[in-house]
Amino acid sequence: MKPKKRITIYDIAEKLNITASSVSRALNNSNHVNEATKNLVLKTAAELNYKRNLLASNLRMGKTKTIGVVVPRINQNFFSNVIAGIEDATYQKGYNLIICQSNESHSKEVKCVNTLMNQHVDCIVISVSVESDDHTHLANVIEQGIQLIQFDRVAEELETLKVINDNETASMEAVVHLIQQGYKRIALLEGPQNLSIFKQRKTGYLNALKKYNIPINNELIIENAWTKELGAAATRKLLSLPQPPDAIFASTSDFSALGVLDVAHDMDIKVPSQLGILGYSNEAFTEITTPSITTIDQFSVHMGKTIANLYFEEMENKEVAVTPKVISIKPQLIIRSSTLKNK
Amino acid sequence: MKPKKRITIYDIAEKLNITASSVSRALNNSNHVNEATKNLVLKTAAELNYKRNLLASNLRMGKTKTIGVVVPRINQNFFSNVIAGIEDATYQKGYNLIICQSNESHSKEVKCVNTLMNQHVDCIVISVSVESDDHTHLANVIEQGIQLIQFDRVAEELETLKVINDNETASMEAVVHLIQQGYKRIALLEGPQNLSIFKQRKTGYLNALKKYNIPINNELIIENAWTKELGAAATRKLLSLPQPPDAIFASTSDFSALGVLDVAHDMDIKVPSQLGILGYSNEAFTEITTPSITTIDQFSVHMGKTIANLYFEEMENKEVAVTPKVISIKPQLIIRSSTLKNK
DNA sequence: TTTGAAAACGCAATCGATTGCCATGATTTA
DNA sequence: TAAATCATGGCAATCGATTGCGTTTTCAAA
Repeated sequence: MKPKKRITIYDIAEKLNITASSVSRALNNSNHVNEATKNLVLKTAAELNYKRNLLASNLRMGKTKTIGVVVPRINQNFFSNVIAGIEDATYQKGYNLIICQSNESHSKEVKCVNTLMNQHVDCIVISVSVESDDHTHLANVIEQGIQLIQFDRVAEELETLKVINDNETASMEAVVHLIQQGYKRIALLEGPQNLSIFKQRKTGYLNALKKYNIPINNELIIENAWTKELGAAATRKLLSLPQPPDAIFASTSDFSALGVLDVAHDMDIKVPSQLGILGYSNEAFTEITTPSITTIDQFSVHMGKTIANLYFEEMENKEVAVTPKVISIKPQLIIRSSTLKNK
Repeated sequence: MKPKKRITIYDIAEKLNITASSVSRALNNSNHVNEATKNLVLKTAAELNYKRNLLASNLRMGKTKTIGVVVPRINQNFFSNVIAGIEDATYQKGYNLIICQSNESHSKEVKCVNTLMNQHVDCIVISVSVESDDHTHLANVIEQGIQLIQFDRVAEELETLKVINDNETASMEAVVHLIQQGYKRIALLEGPQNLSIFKQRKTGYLNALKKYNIPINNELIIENAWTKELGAAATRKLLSLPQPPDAIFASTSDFSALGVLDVAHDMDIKVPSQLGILGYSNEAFTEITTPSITTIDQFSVHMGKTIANLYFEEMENKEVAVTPKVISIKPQLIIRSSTLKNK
């Protein structure tokens, strides 16, 4: 559209017969302008419907009050909640959010990060994609002097601020819960092990078994079962074993757990009496299934707020690189029907 | 952090002993530079890890290749899907997205819109909040020469591009489906009538009844039942009537329908034989409940893509205001167990 | 060898806002 | 009354990239 001449500080200056300098000072509430002129400027600015050109301002100031967020998928419950949390906290400070999704693709992730750097965002918040093994693009961010916060899925070797869940403990507690409910052969559906979150969840599982002296059975550990379909397939495989499991911990996601439940229904296997099911993420639907699914809540909105606050406390207007720091949020086991064997 | 001197075209120019003009032209692939120097510039730019400063470029060019999106809630399925669709389509064209949530508050919506205008986004895409009755802020957008696209919840009196669902037809088809299943007393849970989408859904309901000569009974129409809790409360009220309904169309959302289902479970009312339930939106969970819930799919991701394409076809680089236009996407009735009375 | 046109590139202004430095006039202090 | 201090506000440079216009260089045609 015609970019219709917008009102600038020069227009205001001209109208009041002063210079743009004074207008700028007045608008920025500097104390180097007369109170009277300040009011006059504010009044005319309002009258003319003046809007500060942030492009010009940001160029001059070297900061944009903008935070870039890169997530694998915007429309995945966990991520959209984190984003909502970030938005909520940053909005109050007058910051804007630019949001990109990597679609779990490494190359798109790199492009997103580059775009955000071009945009001169003050900080990049990222949860890396599954494909990501190479993290030079993130190292690049730091090198360019842009703040970086990683969350949930993090590149561990990079020394940055990180906000994560205590996956290991949560996972361990979950498995302990299963053991205490009397389940003996507990299977694990695990996610891509190049992502630390999935590695940690596996460690938690192993630790729980160790603690209770339960032998580890590799037959019961299925790799890469992190969608509903893969979860279902894994379940079919598991249940056809000579000695099938009596509980399945879908450590990857609730979607995977849902796949498990579907197969159990199909095969007429009773949940939780014959098979216990435990998911991860506390997706809304886990409360609604029959039976409802025991899962782990990650406090996603809170996580978003934590990320934002971390930026404001540690990074905003800081001249030096921040000291790396990891904030770990302890997830909570939400016990529902799908694991209550001895109720 | 220290804004660590970034490489500019001047640095490249200096290194090659040419002027910034030539560098700029080379980087923009202008044909007013020697092929040799062009290659030289590109090579050194890569070596020095040059990144164009979009702030400066945008300021000069007067456009930002950025689209602002305002939705009531980022983490609501429908909206996050629409956003994902928009992102997908705009990303390919090198555009960025700035996303805000109004939290259903009019004042925050106004602030969001103002921020986006300050940011000089090329286009604002909005779905208005429930509270919105006053639309001067949107009129303002147009007046400032910024493109505006409304979707889903639209201010009808404003002449803009609009992408909506054909709520009326969808709603009518849904009710017809109920009638054909043999339901006689069909109740309606309606949303705030200041939003046209809810008005249209009501009209669809009324039209269906009219078509089949079913008397309209105001007792069976409950206002403002658009959350799970309100849906549950409305259901309790409806089911305690002397002549309770035998079907409930939760035209506001699937959440509302879920509330209905909960109450039915509590009161030991059989779904679908004693009570039919029909929702709206095709939230993921509707497939999972017992029984699964009949609902209406809005093709949300597709809607997002449509919005983006509309921008590129009708608005990008256009000098004149676009002629208003409404694109209506026909939602689809997804028939599931909760309404299959005579199966 | 001269002329002309095209190719290549430099100069300087521009997009708006910000800010250090300086000038003016007013007010205060000696 | 003179000198010092302070409050205001103007001037001009700056942030990087872009581009119209003008100048220089190159090369071919006359």
